[in-house]
Amino acid sequence: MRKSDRTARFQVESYDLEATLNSGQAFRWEKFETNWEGIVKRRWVKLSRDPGAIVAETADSVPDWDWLKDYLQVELPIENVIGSFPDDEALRTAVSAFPGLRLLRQDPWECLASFILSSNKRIVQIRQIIRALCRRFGEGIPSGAGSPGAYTFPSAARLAETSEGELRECKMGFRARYLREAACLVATSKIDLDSLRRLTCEEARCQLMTIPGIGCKIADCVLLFGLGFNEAFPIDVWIMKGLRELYFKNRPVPMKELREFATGHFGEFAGYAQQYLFHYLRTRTADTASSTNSAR
DNA sequence: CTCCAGGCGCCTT
DNA sequence: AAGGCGCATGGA
Repeated sequence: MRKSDRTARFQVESYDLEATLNSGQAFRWEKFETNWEGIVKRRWVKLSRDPGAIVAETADSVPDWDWLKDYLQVELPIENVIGSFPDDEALRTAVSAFPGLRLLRQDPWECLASFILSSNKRIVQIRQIIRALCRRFGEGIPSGAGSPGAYTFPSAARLAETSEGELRECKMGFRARYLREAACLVATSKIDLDSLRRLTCEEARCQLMTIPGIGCKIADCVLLFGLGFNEAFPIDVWIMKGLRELYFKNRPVPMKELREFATGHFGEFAGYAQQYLFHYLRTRTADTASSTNSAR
């Protein structure tokens, strides 16, 4: 097998691979030295940066790289996105913290299942649960030399035939029932995730929220990260506190009002704005937080 | 030990 | 309609 069939270069400007793969939108990427290893569409992938390009390497030969270009959104003109943002102090700060942060276009089912598992969990633990889930119920696939075994994300059909008890062995606790029920709905096509793309964002959100364990926030994550609705604006605890602080002088603004503000303020790429704010909020106090904790 | 985590569902007012 | 509480599990 020729190496050229297993590697590709994507020309990109302003693409922060680290921030993009490690900003809580996807949970399976792991860093080894300067490389990032993950699984996209049943393929193990190793990514690294060259000046002006992203370098990709797979375990098997690849005739066509569109699947990865789509996942990474390398052809999206990010300057149009940032240019569409309202000109306010908070967003300027957040964007300048990670100007190369991008949104990935993930598989809708993996995204849906992952964010069901995210509820009331820290990102580190979400990653652990998903790792255990894939190892146990995913399919083994070839990985690069020196890498630990790679597994696909288990299909809805596969998880639909597992018991709640088996899922709980992956330490997901009460989320097991939600995950199994969601898997059954998707596996039986009672929910057709791909067809949701053809609906309006609002219609698709309503469909998603009929799934047990999926409320407004998780639905918005699926809309944004999995289905390509760039206007979806997930409001988690970080964004909730951040919006109150940055836009409302820490007034205890009710959730409903925050949602209306976000919808009106951030524009057609509100979801990108959300990701810049989220990553900025989560990383800005990391230094002071750890130093104050360690000073205990 | 207690507290809390990329929330949600359900039960009170 | 809005607010409060329990939920599994593990790390700080």
